[in-house]
Amino acid sequence: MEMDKRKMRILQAIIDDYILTAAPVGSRSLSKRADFNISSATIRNEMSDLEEMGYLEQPHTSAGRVPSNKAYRLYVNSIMQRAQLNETERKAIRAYFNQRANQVEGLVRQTATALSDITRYTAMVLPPQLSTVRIKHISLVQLSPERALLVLVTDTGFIRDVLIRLPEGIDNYDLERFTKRLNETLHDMRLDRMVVDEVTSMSEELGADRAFFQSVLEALEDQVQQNAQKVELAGTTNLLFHPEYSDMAKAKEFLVALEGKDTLYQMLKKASSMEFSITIGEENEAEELKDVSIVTATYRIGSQPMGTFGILGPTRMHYGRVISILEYMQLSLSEALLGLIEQDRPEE
Amino acid sequence: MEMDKRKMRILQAIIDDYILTAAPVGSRSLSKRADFNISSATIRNEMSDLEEMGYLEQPHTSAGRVPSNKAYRLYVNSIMQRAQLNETERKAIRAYFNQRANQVEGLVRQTATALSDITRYTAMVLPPQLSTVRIKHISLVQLSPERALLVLVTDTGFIRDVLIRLPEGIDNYDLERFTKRLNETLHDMRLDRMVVDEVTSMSEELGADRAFFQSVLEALEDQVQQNAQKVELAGTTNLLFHPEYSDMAKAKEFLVALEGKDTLYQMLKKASSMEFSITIGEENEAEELKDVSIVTATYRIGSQPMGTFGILGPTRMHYGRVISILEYMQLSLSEALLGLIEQDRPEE
DNA sequence: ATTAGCACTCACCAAACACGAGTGCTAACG
DNA sequence: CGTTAGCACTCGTGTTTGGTGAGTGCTAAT
Repeated sequence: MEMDKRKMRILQAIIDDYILTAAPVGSRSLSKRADFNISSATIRNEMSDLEEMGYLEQPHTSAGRVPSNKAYRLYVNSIMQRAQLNETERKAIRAYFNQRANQVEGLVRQTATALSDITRYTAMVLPPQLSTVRIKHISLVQLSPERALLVLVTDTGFIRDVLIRLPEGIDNYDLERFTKRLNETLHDMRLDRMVVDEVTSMSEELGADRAFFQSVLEALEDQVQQNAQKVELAGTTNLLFHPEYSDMAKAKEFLVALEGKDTLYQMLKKASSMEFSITIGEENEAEELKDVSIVTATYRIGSQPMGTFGILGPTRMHYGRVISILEYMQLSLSEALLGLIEQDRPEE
Repeated sequence: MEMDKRKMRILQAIIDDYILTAAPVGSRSLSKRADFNISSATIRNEMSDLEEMGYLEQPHTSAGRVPSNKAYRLYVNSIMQRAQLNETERKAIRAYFNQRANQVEGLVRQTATALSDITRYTAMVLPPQLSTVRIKHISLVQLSPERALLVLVTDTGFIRDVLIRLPEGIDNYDLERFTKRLNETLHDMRLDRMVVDEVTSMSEELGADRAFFQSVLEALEDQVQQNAQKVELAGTTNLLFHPEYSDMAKAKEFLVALEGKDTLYQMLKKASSMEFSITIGEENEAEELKDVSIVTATYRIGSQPMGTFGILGPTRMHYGRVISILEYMQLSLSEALLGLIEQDRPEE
């Protein structure tokens, strides 16, 4: 059986309708539409064909038809048109980024809430991955006799700071010496490789400072650890307002699935190799995500991918709109990140 | 009608039972309990008295009785005994604070997740309030030709940092000059009072540096603004797993109520004058919170109150347990905060 | 004062029923 | 041959009905 023009149109109409109302759509309601002048019987025949081809499903004998995952796939691949954002929507998105965030964490949170507020789905953001990043510069700021703030600038221009404890009776000269030493040793080091190799290789020549260096490196490692595998979620309860979750059982199931952030992390990690990705229902590898859809986008600074964000919603998702929003958000986030690191672009 | 010993015992039994099962409790189930040897009829008489006194309610004629808010109030005021935490629970709480958080924000988040995980209710934390805090010391760390990190230490020992943009062609000498100037002018200033008075009073003598100072003060003000009125929430979906929220309508109502973080902020703010507070159902001022209970505790550093945290759950709440948990959490959080600011205690 | 006994109430559940949206099939039509 | 009208059939949904049981209040006996 081949897919002709009319079948396509009918399928699209069904999907559009279903996305809007979440109710199975029947032949009559379609034939009544102004832009269709075929009878319901004809539509029934076509629908029966479409069902045979695997694009439609019937929840039960005498209900309307519901699009299958295959239909959604076809839809996003060829039928769907992007819903252009109007000025109001663009403004709304911009507004989230206007309150200047001062660190990456803030920006990531802003992105997540913006996404979830605007799409009304659940948003997830994978923060810029520290692992492959290199150390460009380190400063120590003494705050009191016994503690200092270690400020670290990465080659990508990000800043992290860590509170550290100073050994007793340290003076300005010592501090400068430490700073110099740290910079010499750690410059251009990858953050994830740092500790293991380095503390050993420099241990012999450090003498009395050794304990201190050790604790600094540990603090740094802690930072990297803590950053790893984090996924920022927002709008976890948004989905509950969609009719597919109107019974508590499904809803709980979904909420429990979200607890396992690791699954989401893996998912986003995998998606980070693609500019955009759309994963529909069963296409998801994780068992607990087999009846939701996930749309992601990867954000960059210049050409370098930084992280991935996306939204999670029912398979009956407003794909066109979501993609447009992600697209615009990708732009906004990249700009905001760039604003954060300003002129200090990586040289490569 | 007076409240005798036996009435009290019966009331307590009803409350305990109801807290556990969420089902109206009947006279027979009570009389069957081993430690009661009075007949169900007697209990019925007593219950009828208790109802007249306003401690019990009947959802409908032939259901059991349910404790009223007045009963809960009596319960927390005089009957309730604190459920001592066992070693396992203490350990569990400690564990959340063990992963060293490096800044206050991290600690606040840890507290919130710890609270919600352990109580299985919704947790809220009011971060340490910056407003009344004074500036002790400011450092500028140059990160690149055009930007610097401003590091601020408060009299309470907290640290905040803000990224700022430097004017063109600045050298080390300028930076030192700026730092000195900022410290002279802003030392001992209250963070919330800072901008308005200060920028004007110093504007005359600044000359060319004026624009820069202005932007620094703006960045600082931004920080204070952003910190204000934030409430960290965790476990918003926990409540959905309690039977009172098994129908979607109630659940949604509750979730929407949480959106209005401002209400929660006001609530916590008000509670911050008390060591502990328990607010039951209608006692809540905010309309949308009239059928939940809120238990809060204020955490301190030394004698100075820093902020408030608490949990939000059904009126049928395990008050004894919750209070014990909050108590222990208060201790843990205060310790953790102290660890963060270490030896640098406020002098007063 | 306590308790046994009893009639009464009412939420809850399941079975029965009507309703209606939607289908598939057949036969007629252009 | 594609299209359409007509019709019998299916099946989820909403409503009604009756039975069940937990629980009550009242009365009379202990």
